[in-house]
This record gives sequence, structure tokens and C-alpha cells, in this order.
Amino acid sequence: MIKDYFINKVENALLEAVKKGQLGQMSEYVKGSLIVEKPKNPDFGDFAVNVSSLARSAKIAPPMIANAIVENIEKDDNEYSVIGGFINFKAGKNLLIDVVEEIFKKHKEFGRPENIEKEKIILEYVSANPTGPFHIGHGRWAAMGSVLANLLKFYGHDVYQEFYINDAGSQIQKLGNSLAIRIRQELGEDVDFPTDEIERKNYYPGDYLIPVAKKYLETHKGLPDDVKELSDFAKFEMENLQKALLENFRVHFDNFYSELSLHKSGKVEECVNKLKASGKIYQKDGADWFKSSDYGDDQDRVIKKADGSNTYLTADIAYHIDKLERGFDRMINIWGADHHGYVARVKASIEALGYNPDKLEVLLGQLVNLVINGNEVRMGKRKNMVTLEDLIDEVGVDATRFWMSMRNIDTTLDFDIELAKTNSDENPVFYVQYAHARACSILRNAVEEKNDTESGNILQAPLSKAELNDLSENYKKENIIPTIDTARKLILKLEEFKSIIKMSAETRQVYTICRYVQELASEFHSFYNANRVISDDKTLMISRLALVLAVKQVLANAFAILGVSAPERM
RNA sequence: GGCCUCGUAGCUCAGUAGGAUAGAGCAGUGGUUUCCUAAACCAAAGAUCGCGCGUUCGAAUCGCGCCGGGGCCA
Repeated sequence: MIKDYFINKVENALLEAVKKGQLGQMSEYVKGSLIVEKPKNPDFGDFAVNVSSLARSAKIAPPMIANAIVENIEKDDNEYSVIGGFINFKAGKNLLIDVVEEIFKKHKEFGRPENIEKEKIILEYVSANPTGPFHIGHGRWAAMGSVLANLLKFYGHDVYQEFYINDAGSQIQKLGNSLAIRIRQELGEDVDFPTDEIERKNYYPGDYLIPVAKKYLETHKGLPDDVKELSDFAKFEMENLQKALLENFRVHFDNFYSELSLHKSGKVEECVNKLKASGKIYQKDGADWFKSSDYGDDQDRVIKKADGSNTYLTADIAYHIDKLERGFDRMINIWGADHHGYVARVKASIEALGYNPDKLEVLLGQLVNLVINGNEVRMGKRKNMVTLEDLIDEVGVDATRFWMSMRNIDTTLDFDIELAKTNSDENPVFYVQYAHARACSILRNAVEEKNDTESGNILQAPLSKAELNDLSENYKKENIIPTIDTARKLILKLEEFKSIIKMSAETRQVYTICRYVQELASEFHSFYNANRVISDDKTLMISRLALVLAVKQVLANAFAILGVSAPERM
């Protein structure tokens, strides 16, 4: 990366200056203490480093330090300048040419960092109850989770995506009871869900069980003796609906892990026993308590109730221990912010059982507000519930994925349905996809014959297909040189993709990819407006076409991570 | 009551370990098309960084207190 190149130069020169005694009383410097930033004012340069912090140990003024360092730098064709305590850096042509060459060399791999420490990561997200359709909030976790998975894979990690099915609680019983009512309705009985608010909470009164009831009656004559049969039937149907929707949303899980199976396999019981063996369990009021407060939780938690049943937490603990036993180096969970209380408990249990709690990273996500015609519709409990499926039908997979990923996970997301549907620059999804389509369009035009409307003659294509092919496959340094001066900003933006990938993957923040893609699209649109690509000057044309190819590649790489399609035309 | 999180331009958000004149996008204003997609571009304008105190050469950023939105727990 160019910024690494720069900081290396600075740090080496700094050590050299220390050795020569040019930095006052400074006798040593630890690499990595200085950080590269982008100058606020782009006229200063492409990157900058502030050496003021060294003034304390050197006991000389920052500008003198900066000058002493710059003196010791081998500059090649790059520019270094000193303003106050800043050393500013402007990349020369050689570095820029290298960027484009790297894109042509690496293609789909461009942006992947080198020499990373590869980890085996299990990423758990969505993890909904199999009791109904997904709502919009699930859509955010689905989109962000799959983008994060794509990102971490691209970065170089092994990523295993898992969906934890919450199928062990009383909600499954409720589901069966609700289906029973729907079936009786289908059979012509005059029954309905209770109107009493408290009673009603024992049912799922949504319409979505009606088709399930119909389906049940295709193979069954009437109600079964045991409602459990209905519970299982409905659960199976709901799971399938959820799975189909996820696939349609380009979200792929490697595994669906059933909570029930965890209980049945005895792993929950085993986990309770292990906790008991660790001596961190005590009895109070007839229940078993886990001393989680020993590990930073603000209070102890019940692990086994007085009636002998386990709590949600118990299953959660067993599940996470199971993940660790499956050999993952790292567990990343995306949870709704309403589950934040669970983080400390689960971590406490991991530590109590002898594992490193830092292996668990929980990304807590804020909710989604739906904005319809400028009005916020709060996605509260059950009321006004718009399903994820409705949303995707309305605005499409691309727009939904992009909008769900484009904000920092810890801010509430406003999803403006009308805006997400528009085909204009108000809608960031269209804006970025249009940049890709535009690049494709230019490439098409470059090799297309045209009818001259005035003379009726067929005009030869500006470039033959073979020539274009040769350009993309046998890329040569010289190709890009004629346009290097006009494309500085664009090339630097292309190069930034590498930093963005590294930063996003390491901080798990996927929205930065969305931002980046918008910035790159913007630079490309600017370039397009300022420079005519297809022209009579063939060398210049080839040079600009090379750049268009590079932009198209980087956009495509970013889109692949976002799971957004890269349209050839719009 | 305790904990978490957010508060930056009319709106939606960035701001990377405290550093240069606080940045984008949208909306609003003014401009750009005989030519590769104007679904675009360019320009100017727009901010008491919720409020106060503190830490220091320097605070949107760190600390404390308060106010407000959201969430969880009791």
C-alpha cells in the first residue's frame, strides 16, 4: 500500500536521523508510533504524517524534526514537503502506475491483503425463531452478516456461517396451537384466536399459517391427537420458508444448528455438569446459580430453575462451548442490541470453563426504522410488521442488501423505501451500479461499429476486439502512462480499496465498503465527465480504457463482497 | 434506579489512538448536453460538533456532570 510505503520511508529516515544525531535528544524510536493520515487539504498531498509527538523526547521544534527526517529520505519521483510538524507526501507516477498494474495482475484478488494471520471463524447471525416470517430487523442482520462473511473470506479467513434455530422453547408449542386453530378454520369451524390481549400472547395470529394449514390438510384428514405433530409440521414449514428467503436474499449458511438438538444430545446437561465441576455453581432458593459475577457480569445468573428446567442461558452457554469444541479460533455473533445483557454472561461462562473469552466477539446491532412517505414506522413488537419478504419484493435484493449494510451497526438505520426504489442519484445503490454500467458501456462502444447517420456509411470500431482483449490480458506498464496526470485522484481511490478492505475486515465494519464504493463511483463519474475516453488519439484512448477496465474490476470486487449485482447496462 | 448506545449542516451519516480551515451524500440555489448513458458532472452556500466543567501546547475525539433519543435489566 502506498501509505505503508510512505510510512516506511519516514520511519527508516527517522532512524537514520536518530543515528546521525539530527533529532536532538531523541535516542530511539519504536516503529509504528507514527500514524499516516489523509491531509485535510488535498493540495498538501496524498498522505501525511504528523511528527509533533516526537518533539517531547527530541526537545526540538516539530518543523526541525520533520525537515531532518525528509533530508534522509530517498525520494525517487515522489514529493515530500514539510508544513509545521507535518510531512506531506505526494505519490509520483511510478507508484500510480504500479497500482493499475496490480489491478490487472490480480483481477478478482485485488484488495486482498498479504501475510495475514488466517483464522477459523464461526459467524453466527440471524438466528431467529422458526415461528414466522422474518421481519425487517432480521433483514439487517442477514445482510450485514453475509457481507461480513464475504469480507472476511476475501480478507483471507476461513469463515463458517451458522444459523442457530431457537426451536426449544414454549414458542413451538404456541406455533402448534396456532396452526390447530387455522386448521379448524379451514375445516369450516367457527373458531378464532382469543381477543383477550393476554390470552392472545399464547398464539401467532398472523395470516402466514393459513397456507400451512391448507398444506397440512392435503395429506391429513383432520387434527392429530397430539398437538406436537402440528408443532413439528409448522416448524418444518417455517424453517423452509426462512431458508428459501435467505437463499433468495443471497445469504448462505453452512449450517443450521438446532437448539433442540443441543438439548437432545445431552450437551446442555453436560455443560451444566462441567460448570458444577468448576465450582462456580451454588444453590439458592432451590435453583442452581452460576457465579458469573466472578467474571465481570454485574450479577449471578440462574442456570437451572427450581423446577429442574434449564434457562435460555444454559443452552446458550452449551452452544458456545460446542462452537469452541468444534475447533474455531474465533466466534463472531451478530445480535440485536436487546440481547446485550447476554454478552457478559456468555463470556463469563466461556472463561469459567477454561476458554479464552476474547475468542467471542459480539456485534450488537441497533434496529431498523422503516420510512414510508417520509414517516417513520417503528418496527416495534408485532404491530405494523412488514416482513423482509415484502421489503425485498418491493425494492429488490440489491437495494435491500445495500441499504441494510450502509450504516454503522450501532446506529439505528432509517430505511427509506421510496428512496431505495428510485433510479436517480438520490439512491446510492443506483449511483454505484450506474458507474459500473457506464464503464461497461464505454468498453462496448470502444469495439462497436457504428452507422454514420448522415452518410449511411458504417464506421469502423475505434478499437478491435482483439486489441481490447490484448489490453486486458497482456497489460503493459506503458499503457497507462498518457493518462496518469489526469487520473491521479481516481487511481489513488482505486488504491484505497486495499486499505478499506483491511480496515473493514479488522474492525468488522461493513458499511465502510458501501461508503467506499460511493466514493469510487463519484471519482469515476468525475473522470468520465472531464475526459473523453474514446477518441482519435489511440494511445490516449488505450490508456483511458485501461483505467476504465481497472475501475470496473475494483467496483466488481466490492460488489461481490456486498453481494450486489454488477450490471453491464442499465 | 443501574448498565449499554447514540446526539456533528434542513435530512441521512463519515470523522480512522487528541492534531492543519470539522468532511460526504441528499434536499435547496446557480451553471454544464452538436461528442462514450445528463440515471451524470461542476460551483457557491449551508455547523455554537446536545450543554457545562476539566485534562493539555492542542478536544468532535479523553474524563466528570447534566439534558435529550433508543435499548436492556431491576
